[in-house]
Amino acid sequence: MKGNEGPVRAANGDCPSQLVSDPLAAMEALAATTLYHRGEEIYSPDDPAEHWYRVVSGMARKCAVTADGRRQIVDFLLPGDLFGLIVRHEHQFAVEAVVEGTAIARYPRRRIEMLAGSDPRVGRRIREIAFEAIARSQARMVILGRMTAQEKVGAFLIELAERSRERLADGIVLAMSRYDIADYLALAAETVSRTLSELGQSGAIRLEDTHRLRIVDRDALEEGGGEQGWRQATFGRRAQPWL
Amino acid sequence: MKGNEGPVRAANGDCPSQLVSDPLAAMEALAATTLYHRGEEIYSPDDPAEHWYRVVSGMARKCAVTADGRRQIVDFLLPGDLFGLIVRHEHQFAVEAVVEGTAIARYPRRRIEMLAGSDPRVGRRIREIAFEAIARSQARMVILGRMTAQEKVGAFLIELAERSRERLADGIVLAMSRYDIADYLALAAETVSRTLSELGQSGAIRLEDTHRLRIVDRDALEEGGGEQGWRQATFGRRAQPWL
DNA sequence: CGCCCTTTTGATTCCGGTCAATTCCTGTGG
DNA sequence: CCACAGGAATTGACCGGAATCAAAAGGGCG
Repeated sequence: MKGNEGPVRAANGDCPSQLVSDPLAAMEALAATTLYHRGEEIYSPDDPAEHWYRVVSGMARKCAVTADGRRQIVDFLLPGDLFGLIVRHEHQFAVEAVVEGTAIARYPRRRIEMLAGSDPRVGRRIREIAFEAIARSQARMVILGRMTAQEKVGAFLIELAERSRERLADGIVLAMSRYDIADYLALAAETVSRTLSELGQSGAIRLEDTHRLRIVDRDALEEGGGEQGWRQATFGRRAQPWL
Repeated sequence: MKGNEGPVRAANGDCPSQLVSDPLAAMEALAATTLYHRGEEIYSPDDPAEHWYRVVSGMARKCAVTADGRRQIVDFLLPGDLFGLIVRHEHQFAVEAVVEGTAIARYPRRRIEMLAGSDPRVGRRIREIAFEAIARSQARMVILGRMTAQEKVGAFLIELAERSRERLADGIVLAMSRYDIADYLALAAETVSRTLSELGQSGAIRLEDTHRLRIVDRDALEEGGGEQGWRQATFGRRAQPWL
């Protein structure tokens, strides 16, 4: 398992403009890949944080949980995504495999940092990846803070469609549970279920089965089934309108 | 105005462990500083994005606005914070001065990137800053997604106290309006006002005047006036418990 | 001094959460 | 291959926290 189905991507960022000769290829020599079971923890907040990670295949979730059980999924990690990029000694979140057999490559942080120090292209690429991750998470703040349930689910489906490699036409695979989607969007699982039903009813999407659907009317999704769109934070018909 | 009241910090990150001889000092030679009026735009999403920026003094807000008037402030930018770090050609957000006379240093992106390419320490420092920004915005997702109004306001006050340079004891200056706070926390301005009153009533804070307050019971703030605390995403009594 | 914007406080509404009850998968073992 | 068990998903009824609507009080700047 080499896991080079394309260049390394930002944690949930889309691909950079230049795809040729990824400078991070040199990182692969330092990688160790491990398989995880569904629900298995890849790292926890109190781990020493001596590695960076990359999803090779499958899917993972990065999340925080409160003592009273509230959970927030900060990110879904898809194949190609780098994660665990920190300078501190402790992670802030836990990362767990979402699907059975998720493959994760692990890179020793020190070695990568040395590599970045000696090869400016590696350093630059990592910076780009980090900048894209910042862009992505700030865009998610807008979704979490100011969107209705319908808009949240719509944005989620569009995001997933954009990011998924294994998408045929507009077919989307929802590998995660309704609970995961709920905690990603800061909703209740019941609300996610209801909203998906409503979007199906209104014809914005077609629900093939519980974990497969197809986007029929992308514009309706972006507008939350309702009206308006974004002025300042929006970019015409760009790939990821909230980015 | 040289603006070196300490090392450059991540956009809203706290200070790094090593404070001596900041590698970014070399950046200052390339800086141009401008003063902005209260409410004045520093950049807008459709600007060409050929610069990086740093707050020298005052305060700025990074925000998105919908066509129907909903606004989300993604970040308050304080003295020392770097912002506008992107690789794309367009910003995602608008940045505006919050206080009259806010001073912003502007660095040509190309030149800084060249500098980072030639001096690994600069590249590394920028990476650290970016990683801290990621940590900060992901921590904010938890606040936006899963906290009550009281918890949000409490977390905001603690964050501001931590980040503010000009804090005397536990005195905090709220330079921004209730509307700004509301849009930062994804609440209504009325809710912010109400919650501050309640926190004053309950003795968690003391309201000196409209834009000055003092934290009396920090623990009460962290717990939203109620009970529980965080398990996984929390770090004992660390400086910024949501980081 | 006075206008206007900001803030506070109160009354009411509503979206999404919570509680509850089926139904539907999926995987397991006979 | 089919029956069964247990979690996942859906759907409905009701509730509650924060938004919205409204109005009064406060404060800053001309």
